[in-house]
Order: sequence, then C-alpha cells, then structure tokens
Amino acid sequence: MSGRSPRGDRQARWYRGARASSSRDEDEAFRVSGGERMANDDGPRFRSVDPKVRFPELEERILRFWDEADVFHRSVAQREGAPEWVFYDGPPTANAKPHIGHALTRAFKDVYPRYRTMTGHLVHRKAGWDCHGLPVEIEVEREIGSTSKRDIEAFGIAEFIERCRASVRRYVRDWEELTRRIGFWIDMDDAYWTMDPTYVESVWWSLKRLHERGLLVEADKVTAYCPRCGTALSDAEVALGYATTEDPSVHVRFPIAEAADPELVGASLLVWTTTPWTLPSNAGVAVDPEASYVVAEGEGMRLVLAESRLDATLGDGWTVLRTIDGSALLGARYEPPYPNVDGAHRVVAGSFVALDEGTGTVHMAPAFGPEDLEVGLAQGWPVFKPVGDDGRFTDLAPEFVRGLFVKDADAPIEEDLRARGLLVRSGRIEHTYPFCWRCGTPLLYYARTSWYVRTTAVKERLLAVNEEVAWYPDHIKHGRYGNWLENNVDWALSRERYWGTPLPIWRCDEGHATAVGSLHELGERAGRDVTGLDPHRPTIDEVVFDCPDCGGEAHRVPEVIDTWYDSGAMPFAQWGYHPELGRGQDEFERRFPADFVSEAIDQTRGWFYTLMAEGVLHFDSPAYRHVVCFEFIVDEDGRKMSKSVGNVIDPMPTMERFGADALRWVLLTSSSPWASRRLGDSVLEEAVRRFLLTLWHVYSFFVLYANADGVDPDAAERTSPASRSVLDRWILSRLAGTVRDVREGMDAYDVTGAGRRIQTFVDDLSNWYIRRSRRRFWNPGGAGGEDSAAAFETLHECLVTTAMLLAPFTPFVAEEVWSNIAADRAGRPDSVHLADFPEVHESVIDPGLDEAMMLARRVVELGRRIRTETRVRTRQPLTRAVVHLPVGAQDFEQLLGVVAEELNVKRVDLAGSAESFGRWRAKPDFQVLGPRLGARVRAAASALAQDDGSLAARLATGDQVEISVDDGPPIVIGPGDVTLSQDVRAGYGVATEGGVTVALELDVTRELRREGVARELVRMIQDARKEAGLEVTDRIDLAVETSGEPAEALAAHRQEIAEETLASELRTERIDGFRQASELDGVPVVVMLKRTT
RNA sequence: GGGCCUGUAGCUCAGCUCGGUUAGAGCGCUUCCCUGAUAAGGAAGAGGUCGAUGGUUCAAGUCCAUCCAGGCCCA
Repeated sequence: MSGRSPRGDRQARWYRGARASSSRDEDEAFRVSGGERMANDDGPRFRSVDPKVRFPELEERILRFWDEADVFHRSVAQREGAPEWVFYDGPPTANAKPHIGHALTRAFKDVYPRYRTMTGHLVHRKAGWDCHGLPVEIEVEREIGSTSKRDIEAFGIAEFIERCRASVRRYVRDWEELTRRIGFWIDMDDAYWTMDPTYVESVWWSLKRLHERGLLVEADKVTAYCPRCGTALSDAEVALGYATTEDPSVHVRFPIAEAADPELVGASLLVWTTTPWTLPSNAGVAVDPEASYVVAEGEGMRLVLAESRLDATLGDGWTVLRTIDGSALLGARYEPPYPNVDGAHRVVAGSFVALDEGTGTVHMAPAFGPEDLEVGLAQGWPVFKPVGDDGRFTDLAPEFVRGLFVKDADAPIEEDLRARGLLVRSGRIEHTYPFCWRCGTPLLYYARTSWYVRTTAVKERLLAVNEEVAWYPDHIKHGRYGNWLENNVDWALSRERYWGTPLPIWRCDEGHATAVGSLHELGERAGRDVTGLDPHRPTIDEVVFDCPDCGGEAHRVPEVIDTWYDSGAMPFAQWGYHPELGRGQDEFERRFPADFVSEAIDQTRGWFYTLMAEGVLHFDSPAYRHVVCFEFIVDEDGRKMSKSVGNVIDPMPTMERFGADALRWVLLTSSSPWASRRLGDSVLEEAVRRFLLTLWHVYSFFVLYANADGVDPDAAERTSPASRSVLDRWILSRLAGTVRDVREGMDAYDVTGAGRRIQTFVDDLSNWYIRRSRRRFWNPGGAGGEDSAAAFETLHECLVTTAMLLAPFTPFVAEEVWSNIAADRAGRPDSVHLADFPEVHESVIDPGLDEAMMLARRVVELGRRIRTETRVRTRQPLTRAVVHLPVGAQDFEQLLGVVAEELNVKRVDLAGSAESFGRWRAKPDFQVLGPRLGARVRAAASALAQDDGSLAARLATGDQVEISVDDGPPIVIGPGDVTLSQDVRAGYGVATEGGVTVALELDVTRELRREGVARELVRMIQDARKEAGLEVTDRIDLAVETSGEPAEALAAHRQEIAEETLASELRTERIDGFRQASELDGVPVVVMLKRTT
C-alpha cells in the first residue's frame, strides 16, 4: 500500500544528489541539456505577452480587429442555413445619454446571442431605436422653453416635430458608441427606427385590423391624466410613477335628509377622502350592504360609519346609539357638501367598499374615479366635471375655487367645510400616489373620451399564451406578471400629443370613423399620391378625404398613439411587415416568435406586455418563448443610483478605466442571477484582479514557456488524454466538466452560474494544475520529452477551450488569447467568435479522479499545516509522509507523486491499519446511520463518543464492531458507518481533518539537510538573477562565495544548482558582474553572476 | 390590504431543489510562511442566536406555519 509515482521519480531527481546524472559528462551536461531546448530555429512561436496588461488598450485593439476583419458579420453569415435562434432587440428610447443600467441590458442581450451563435445557430441581430413619445417631447420642450401644449402650438408643430426627430438622431449616436465599446454585437447599420414611414405603416396596418375587428374603440373612461402634458396615460405608464407623498386626509359629514328608517334623518354619513377637491363633484355614497354600521353620538354630532372603523376614526368619547346593517342605509338621500346636480346624492351598494381604511362610506365622484363612474353610469347619475383639461376648476365649480389647480384647492375647500361645520376630522396622510413619470406632475383620474385597445377581449388568450412562455426567474410568470394579466384592463392607446405614430382614424362631422392602413390607401381615398409624405403630424393631418359613408369631409382625429404600442409592434414592424403591400412577410414569418428577449424587470408591464399583447391580438401567438429579466444596478452601498445622490456611474469612463470585459464580467456574474447588482470601483477592481489577471497570468505563463521551449502544441502528435499524466487527466476532466456545466447553465439562462463555473476552472488551472506542473514546463536541467509535450498540449487545450467558453462573456480577452495561441492554427478560424462552442466530452470526465484530487489537495493542506506548525519549511525535504484516508477513498495511489512533490517529501505512504500515530476516534456518519437506526442513532453516537479508542482502532483495521446500548439488540457498526480520525501526538507531525490524517516524519538527516540548503542557495541565486533583471531564459556565469554548511551543500549539489539556475559555469571564486550578498542561517553567502547569452 | 423577492461572518455572497449533527468562499482585519505566475500564492486566527417564534423529524440554515424587517410591483 505504499508507492511513489514515476513522475515523482523524475521531478524529485536532482534533490537526490549528483548520481542521477553521473553517467553524463559534467561539462557537456551543463552546456547542452538546456541548450537544445532553448534553441529554436523558428524563433518565438507565439507573440510574447506582457504580464502587465492594460485591458482597455487591448480592447481597443480588438475592436479594430473586429472592424477590419468584419468578424461580427462573418459570425452571422457563416451560420446561414443553420437553425435560427431568434433574438429581438427591445428598442431603447433615444432620448437621453445611456447610463450604466443600459450597459447591463446590453451585456445580457449580447451574451446569449453570442453563445447561441457559437452553438451553431443563426442569430440575426437587428438593432432598433424607439423614436417616439413623451420623453422625446419633454426633452425638446426643455430645449425650447415650453411648459404647456399651448407653448408648443405657438412654437409650431412642424418645427417641434423636426426638433424631436433631430433629438432622436443626436442621442442615437451616444448609444451607438456605448454599444460598440461594450462589445454588444448588433447590426446598427440595419436598425429599425420606429419613426420610419415603413414602420409607421406596419403599425397602421395592425391598428386598422384592430379597428375592423372592433378591438380599437373610443370610450368614456376614467383614466390617469397628466394635466401638464395634457394627455391620458396608460396603466403601464402610471405604474412607472408611483411615489410616496403627503396628502390631506379629511372626514366630512353628509347630513341625511331622507331615509327608509326615519330615525336616521338628522344623523350624518361620515365619509373620508384624500382628495377634497373631488367633493364639489360628489354624486353619491357607497356602502357595503353586508357590513355592520353604527350611529354614534359625540362632540355634538350623530354620525353613521362602519362599526369596525369607529375606534380608529373617531377615538374615545363616542356613544353607539344603535347598530344597523349597511343595507338599511341604501336609498337614503343626503345633503351634498356642494349642490351640483339633481337626482343624485343617494346611498348605494358598492362591492369595492373597503373596511380596512376610511369609514365604510365612500364618497363617489363619477368624473374622477373608475369605480365612481361605473356606479354613476349604472345609477344614471350625471357626470359632473367642473375641471378643465389643464387641471384647473372651471366656472361650474363653486366660486371660491374657480381657476385654481385642483390640488391647490384642497386647503380652501377644507376651510370652507370647517366654517360650515361639516368637517369632522382633518389631517395629513402619507401614501403612494401616481405622478407623471416624465414631468412629475401628480396625475388626476379623469373621465374622458379616449381610444382603447380592447385587450380584455383577449385576456383568456393572454393567460393561455403566457403558459407557453418560459420566464427567468420563473416566479414572475405567475407572480408579478401573471397577476398583472389577471387584472388586465383595456389599453388606453391614444395620446393627445404630437410626436408619435398618428392614430390612423379619419372621421367626418357625422362621426363615421375610417381606419387607414397605409399611405397608399390614404392616397387612394384622398385622390392624390401621398406615398412620399412623412406620416407624422402635422403633415399627415392635412390630408383629408370624403367619408365613404356619408361623403362628408373626413379629418384625421388629433391623437397619436402610446409609444409602447410601437415597441410592442417591433416583431412585425421592424420588417415593415404589411401583407397588403406585400412587404416583409418572409422575414417576419421566419422570425416570429422570438426565442429570446431580455430587459430589466421594469419591462414586465412595459415591453414584455406590449409584445405579448400585440402577439396575441394580431397573430394569436406568444411573441417570445424565453424572457430573461434582471434587476437594476445599485451602488456599492446598495443604494439606488440617482443623479441627486451623485452615485451614478457613467459606463464610458468606467470602461476606459477597467475595460469592457471587467464591466461585463461583473454585470453578468457578480450577483446572484436575479438580485440587484452592486457596482463600484472595488467590485470592478476585484474582477480584474481575481479573474482577468489570473487568466492573464496563466496565458502569459504558457506563452513564455512555450516560446522558451520552442514547442508547438498543435504540431505535436496528439497524445490521447488517457495516456497522459494524472495531472493532465485531472485538469482535462475538470475542463470537460466545466464545459458541461457552462452549457447547462447557459441553456438554462443562468449566466451567473455558468460564469462562476468558468472562474472556478481558471482558479483550478492556475493554482493547482500549473502550480503542480511547473517543472514539466520549465525543466532547464533535463530534456522535456513526451511528458513535457503532453503538459504543453494539455495547458494549450485548457486555454483554447477557456477562450471559447469565455467568448460570450468577455469577448475581448477571449479573442486576445485565441488570436495568439489558436487563431489560424490547425484549421481554427481567425477569431474565437467564429469558433464552435466546445462540445461536452463526457468520457473525459472522471468523477473518481476529481474526488481523489480533492482529497489530495486536502492532504497537501494538512501537510502544509504541519510544516507551518513545526516550523520545518517546505524547502526542507523530508523522508516520508503517511496518509490515512476515509474509508472508500478511491484512485488515490496515482496521486501520491503529486502530493509528494507539493509537500517536498521523498515518499508518501498510504497508511494501513498497522500504522498509528495516536488514539483513534470514530465519529458516526449520520447520513448512513440515521436512516438505519432511527432514534437509536443517538445512543450509538454517545457510545462512540465514550469509546477509549479500542472500538475505533478495530474499525480502522476494517472490522465490524457491536455496540450494546439501551435494551434493544446490539448495534453493528462497520468502517463505512463512521469517520475515523486520529489524535495528534505531541511533538509528532500529525494533522487531521474530515477523516483525513497526515503524518510527517520530521527527522532531518545530514543528507536531507544539505539538500534543503542547496534549495536555499538556488532560491538566492534566482533572486539575484531577478534582481539583475535577467530573462528567465538567460544563461549565466555564476560564482558563489560561502563557507560552512552552504559550502558543503554547494559542493554536493553543484550540478543541480547550476542546471536549475541556467549557469554554464559555477565557480567558488570571485567573478565580475552582478553581485548580491546575503546570509543563510548566519553564514554569509555572496552570489555573483554574469549574463552569457 | 394583495402579490412577489430578499434576510447566512464587518462587507459581498454560496449552501436551501434532494434535511445528516463541526455552515463555506471571496474581500477586509491580525500573525506568520513563500518568492522566476509576484498588482500573485500558502498556513493559522479573530469574526455567525443562518431575521424571530412555533411545528414536523432520531436529526432543521435546509421542510411546514406564523410573525418581523427590507425591497419591488400593484391596489
């Protein structure tokens, strides 16, 4: 059971003394052994690599290469004919400079298409720009100093539209720069612009169809309305603007004038509102007929309110006179605070009456609330609306508020009510309220006529189609998004604005509406060719035609449409899809629906919804199959980024400092897949240091030694992995496992998991494979031979494969590595992005070896611990280590050599049961014993805990033992049921952990001592070489002046020291050249050296 | 009020699908070691009521219930 690997043999050779090469002529050996390998007629095989890389500069170089070699287009073109994997680019609104969140979006939208391209799919990548909408208008309004629609109209709509168009073009250039710099491969030359006439016409086509099918209708509804912008907003837009704010909270009494129960007359309904300005429009009061209400007396009043709200609303000091059902209140007539219309002001039933806030008696103003309007229409109440489109009270309102902005009227109304004794309670309340997401004005809910898309008509289909979509993370599907669909309301489509796709409805004075589907059709109706016309306001408004129904002159309605409709139309409109004009059909049909879309989480009700809604409305189909959401970026302290806090990160300077790869790597892998991402300098610095530089060091290590060696890993006859050394087989197994896991991760849209897996591999490669293989790459004293060739081949394969794995993540550094060591070699393409993603080689994965290597690394760790504790430094060779492994450990013998080298011992023996360093202990393995013994496991555990070592010792020899506990039958325990360990005996080099015990023989013989000193000398000489600024491969003349033990060691290991330090000569007398003096265990040592090549 | 997410070391996060008794990693901190991968690497240490409570179980960071806190979305 003891062994020493053949590899350990050769690599430990020089420590054993001069005999190893005694058969050779000494001088010959000095000159030739390294020289053969140094000489290389072809010169360096690979471009030399500067370990002090500057990534941003490197990336600029790669960007130029991509441009010059047209790599992106070739990467797509070479998949022509392959199965398509369809990607849609959600169009960013070109109305502001891109910020770091957009960099995140672009990283996500890039990594998956790159991956799919490499896995053999055709991934067409058409960019898009969202051009229309209020954001652009607001930007231009700022430019021209406008604060209202009146200002815009005075300025001139035509000029205003031109400015909007120019603003879009200006910002698109910023976006293009970010896109290029971050390495987002998308075709911007062939981008779709939602303001292009062909795009607008596609949208018209779809709207005309909706109109024909009765799904585009005009309706009076209460909608959220921005009084500043003068337009209604969709639900999705409202959702963008919720904010915490303080509003009045007032309780007002409405005296009951008439009721079925006469005793109620004289009491007052107590109503609660946070919008006093709606009180002049009060038309009724709703109660819950099934709830119980009270008549309470106090403060000289008698009030009616829900029983459950009494204490919270009025507090102490009130006497309940009687308790009644809500239904008893129905039909009661009351005196409204402000007389306005006749026939109303009655108590009605409402299903929406809440009993967790307010008073259970709900004030209804049909003009200003959706439920209010619904009830009001059902009751036949007039809609009394004393407020204009500018949000100010009109002449219909009580005189003292006329002309006031409604929110400003709250205070005077409160004052008025107080004066009239109607105000019962008054305070302030903090709650969330929607504000205009662009201009910050509080939104008002207004009854007004708007155009709606009747999405409620297809709600069931939306829900069904959502089932066909895979959401990442999946909880959104039935959570946030599913709930939203369940509560679907009709889509408020029209906007009373300027810069948008004009609603293509023409209407005559009789009210006949005609939908127009294209400029061509419009021209036919108008009797002139208008196909060259820009389909925007105001030009398009000037086109009139005769109404097909009545012959009267039809004008376009004034509205434009919600810009979200544009973005939801992109699956077809990006191709100018128009069946009637015979346009874009092929492209659309081939690329619908998308396989993949991705945006930040805020788009669930935005783009993700409009895409799905339009997919269902027009094609009864999902618009995408996989949708990846991600969270926002926050700063290093977890705070939201905002201009006012001053913690926003501009992506361009960030990339100029750290590089796009570092930014991408952090964005894609730093955080759990769907948590918010913290970003700041320290995070980026760490990504560079811990990941990119580690990879870079592996790469530069490989190039340095491959050039020094003159090896060509591609030219070598490929050795089969199975015949390679155990380290090679191990790292190749790890590599294959990594490929498998990365593929699985990416296929499951888990970019973070996949990325972290690569990071683990690079760490294994750097800190174990190379660490343990260095002698094989750099062995100046001896010929490399097959094993060295296999090592180069293995490391090369690891690097090349890693470059391919990383290509979607960090495309720049992946390209750099590839270009130097893989491009155009052995039939490989000139860019890593033209390569096929690595295939999984299951047969190379060796779980037993992975497992065994983990054990070996633990053994090494324990050995190092012993050396630290006993202060026997690693450079001092020792005779032997003995290892005791957990029962069942496999495949360990082949790693004994690896362990021996790392621990610098001559032998590693596997301990049999005979070998013992101290008292054995056995700890129960609960995972095995638990299910078998159930409750008795505790008794067994305590028996083992009380063991004096004899039970454990027997288990260690492989025997079973019987334990008698409690009253039951004896428990039989085998070696596999326990974890065995041994105590550390004082003064003996033993360490144990997790079932692994390592013992080091600490006796240092005179021979070993000399070897240790020789190694110290080598270190000192290497240090001097470095100090002298020599290259690794420079040969030297060397002299060492010393005495005592170092001198003995020098004499005994003269040849090895010379080989190791590339010294052609090793003298003991003084020479000229670089000189460095130091001490070794108190003995002065002077190293002198001179470069000879 | 409803829905969803998150709560593990000073900080950032794994582990929770599938329960196993000594909860890991990185950063930071302290003390050492190493020195031709060196803007690295290694060893030891300090640092944890795994948000709280209750339950299921031989066994709970992990499963169940309730609650608390934070976030997002909606009312």
